[in-house]
Amino acid sequence: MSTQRKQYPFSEFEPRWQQHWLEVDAFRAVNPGDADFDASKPKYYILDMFPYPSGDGLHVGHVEGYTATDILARFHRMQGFNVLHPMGWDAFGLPAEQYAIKTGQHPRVTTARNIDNFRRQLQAVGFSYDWQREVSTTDPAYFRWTQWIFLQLYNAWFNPSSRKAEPISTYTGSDPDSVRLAYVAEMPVNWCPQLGTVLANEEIVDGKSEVGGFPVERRPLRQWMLRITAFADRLLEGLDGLDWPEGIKLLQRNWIGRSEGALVRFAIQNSDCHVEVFTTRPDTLFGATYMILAPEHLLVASITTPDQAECVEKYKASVASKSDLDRTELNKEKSGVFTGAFAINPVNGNKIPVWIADYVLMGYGTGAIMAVPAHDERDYEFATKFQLPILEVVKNEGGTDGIPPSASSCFSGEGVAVNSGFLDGLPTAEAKQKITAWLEEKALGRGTVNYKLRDWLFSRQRYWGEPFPIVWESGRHHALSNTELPVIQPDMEDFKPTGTPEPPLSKATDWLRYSDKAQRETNTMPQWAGSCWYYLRFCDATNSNKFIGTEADQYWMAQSGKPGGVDLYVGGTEHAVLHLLYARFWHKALHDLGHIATPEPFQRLVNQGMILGPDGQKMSKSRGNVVTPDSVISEYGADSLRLYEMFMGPLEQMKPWSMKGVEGVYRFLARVWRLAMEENQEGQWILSRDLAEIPLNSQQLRTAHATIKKVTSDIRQLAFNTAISQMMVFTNEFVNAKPRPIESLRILIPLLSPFAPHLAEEIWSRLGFSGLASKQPWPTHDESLLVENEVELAVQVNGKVRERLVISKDATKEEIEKAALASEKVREATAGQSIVKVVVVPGKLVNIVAK
RNA sequence: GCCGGCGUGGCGAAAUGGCAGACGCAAGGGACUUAAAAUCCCUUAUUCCGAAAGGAGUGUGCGGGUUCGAGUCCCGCCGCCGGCACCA
Repeated sequence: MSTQRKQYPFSEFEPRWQQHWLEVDAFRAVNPGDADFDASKPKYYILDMFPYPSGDGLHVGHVEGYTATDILARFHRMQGFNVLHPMGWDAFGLPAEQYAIKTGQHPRVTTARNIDNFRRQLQAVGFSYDWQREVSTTDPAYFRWTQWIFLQLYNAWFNPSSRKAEPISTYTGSDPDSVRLAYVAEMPVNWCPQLGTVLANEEIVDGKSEVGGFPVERRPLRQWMLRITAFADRLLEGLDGLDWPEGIKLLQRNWIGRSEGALVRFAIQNSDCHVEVFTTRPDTLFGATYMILAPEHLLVASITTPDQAECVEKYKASVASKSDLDRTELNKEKSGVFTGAFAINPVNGNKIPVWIADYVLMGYGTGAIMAVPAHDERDYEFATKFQLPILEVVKNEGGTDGIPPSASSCFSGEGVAVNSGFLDGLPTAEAKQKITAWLEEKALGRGTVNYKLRDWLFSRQRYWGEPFPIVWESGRHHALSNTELPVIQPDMEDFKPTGTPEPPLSKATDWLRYSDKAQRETNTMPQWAGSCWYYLRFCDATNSNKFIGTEADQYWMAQSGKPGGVDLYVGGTEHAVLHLLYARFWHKALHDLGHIATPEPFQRLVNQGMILGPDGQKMSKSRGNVVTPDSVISEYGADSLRLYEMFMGPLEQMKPWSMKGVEGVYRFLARVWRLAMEENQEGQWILSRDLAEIPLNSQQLRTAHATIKKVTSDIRQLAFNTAISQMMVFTNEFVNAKPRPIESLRILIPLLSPFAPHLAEEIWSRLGFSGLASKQPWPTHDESLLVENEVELAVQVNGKVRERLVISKDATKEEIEKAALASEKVREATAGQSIVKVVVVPGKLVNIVAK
């Protein structure tokens, strides 16, 4: 193929137009206050998930989402919108640091190199980004504001009565450090003794280090945390106003994992201790026949009886040594030991044994449960194994689901309370209310809400990330002032781990020393930090006084009046939970504190599907099925790459790559080229001599206007594949027309321009039309040209097509019915039967029901 | 296990409850050419009847249902893909 003659000279004109667009700054987004700002234009903010600039370069998967947004950006510009379509780099991260450790090159150097490569590749696809707004999370001019936002969180708390983040100054309690949105806690980190380093969760596969496959331990370390849990309800409620795929909303809801229930206090027999449990089924309290604490629970040591001490210690040790892998994979079988202690069931005074078991997690609820084996699968399994009593307290009344009511197996659904004293006879929902009220009255418990969502562990023991704007003095943390930002990592030659859980920055002794008394924080922020707010920075990328100017925020984020500021956000599903949740959290906090106008960052979200290799497998180096954009561009051109990625199928769908498919769209583009151009004797491309200034005939007019209509509505629905099909239909219609109306190109080229912008510009300028094709107003269609005088209807008898009928478009239902019944074929098909009913759908078909 | 998503020709796919398979790929045939490439034209879901023109039937994972009419809506299965995974 590469030796073949090119069907149109894309390699000559594609780089030329890319250069031209850059030179004239063709896709600049205009901010309010700029000289050429036009307030009458509506704004449209369309955002890609910015890439991590890896050493491997751009992937065809990136190009898919980026092409979709590029088409929409170009389309909206042509429709008169002021379009913000920016690009940047999420450039902090592990690969750069690991590469630095291996080669001794500073991550700044390799990162800059990778960014240059990514930028070159993106420009070679012809994306219409406003490059003036390019940002990199690793740029001190950028991360100074990431650090500034961290300080906003540090200096704020969540006021439960206003349900908002507020300045810490409004907090009246005694210990502000206990309520800050950014706080310090002892939390377990992933420590790998063999590698002598702390690992990020992403570096752990199946409980072992990704590199080397060594076991990983959890080890407590002082960590920065962000209080995202305070926003759990707001993050949940905020989803309702967003135009996101329901599946993604559900994923976030499940991740937040809100559940309503009650806290119940159980006294421990012969002890001052009491244990609090969380349950979603307080109505089953009468059925609690034993209790379980997580092995790590603080009370375990104090309540364990001497004769049980040894086996409790043994069990705790065995649990502690279990890797994450063991915990998930080997825990199918229930295990646990008796502590020797008994608790008192507050509702009936029964003495119930207290066990420890690792199926109870310290991290959820209170780390302790009341076990109701008759109505909980796990408790049932445990009770059966250890022969603990099972008491039925909920009757499965209806039996509608086919499960027979039974006391010998577990029933976890809702029903009617039995064996439950004053709850007897109440349906589950009422029983819950009554028992909760009873507990509250007796001060034995209260209704409460629990979440699966944990606070965000925000520090990393890494070099290549944002340093915290924090210093430590006599064991206390202090925020640096805004004027001390940015805090830049020291230049180090040795990025290697310290061999202890201390971060690499602890080795930079000069940098570490802030003053005689104070030392800098040596942790850095996780990679998520920079991506939590980059969409705000794009609105006002060069502002050196604020992270985003008020006017820019008002215009780009708030003008549409919807909760979310970004009009469309496109990216892969891999960010469905974490990135999108973290960004929403920061956004809400910044909103509460009065820094930005909107309550949500992203109004509409679309996930592009993964592109698989030609073999239908996920693309990977080891499989050798990776297709690179560069190779496609050099053989078929950027327009073919763009067009193929959009023609493959629906954007959201997973689909395999096919080079033959690329050739198909390449042939289509060549046909478009030949609508305008032909080769002369010398083999040069000249304007086609078939072109003429003649009007379109009625058939051509109909096709042209149908194409305008379909392409326009398909782009709006992100149905790019069918928009392209329609342009193929158009081209097939005109390619053989001789003479060929020049007008056909005046219509087609603007429509094609968002998809294949280089070819569009080239043809447009060769035809001598003025301006850039990408700056033309979007064509509009005339509905009246679409209607045909005569329409063909299908005539069905009992749902089967028997005849076709050509009839005037204005024919009445009665006329159509009459004509259909008059048909010979219909008479044959209905012979010997009586006609029961005739359904006429004007413009479509007639269905005759006969018996 | 739980929660999502998806099952349509040889392949990628299309189809506001209204003629299933648009558009493209692949395949086959033809035109042009000394030849090849490129280009252009035709055929192409499947079974049966027919020499042919043409005709009849069957088809959207499987089984039911609603409807004049179902790829599309409802119920129950099967399969594939993705996410979560003892969350009390």
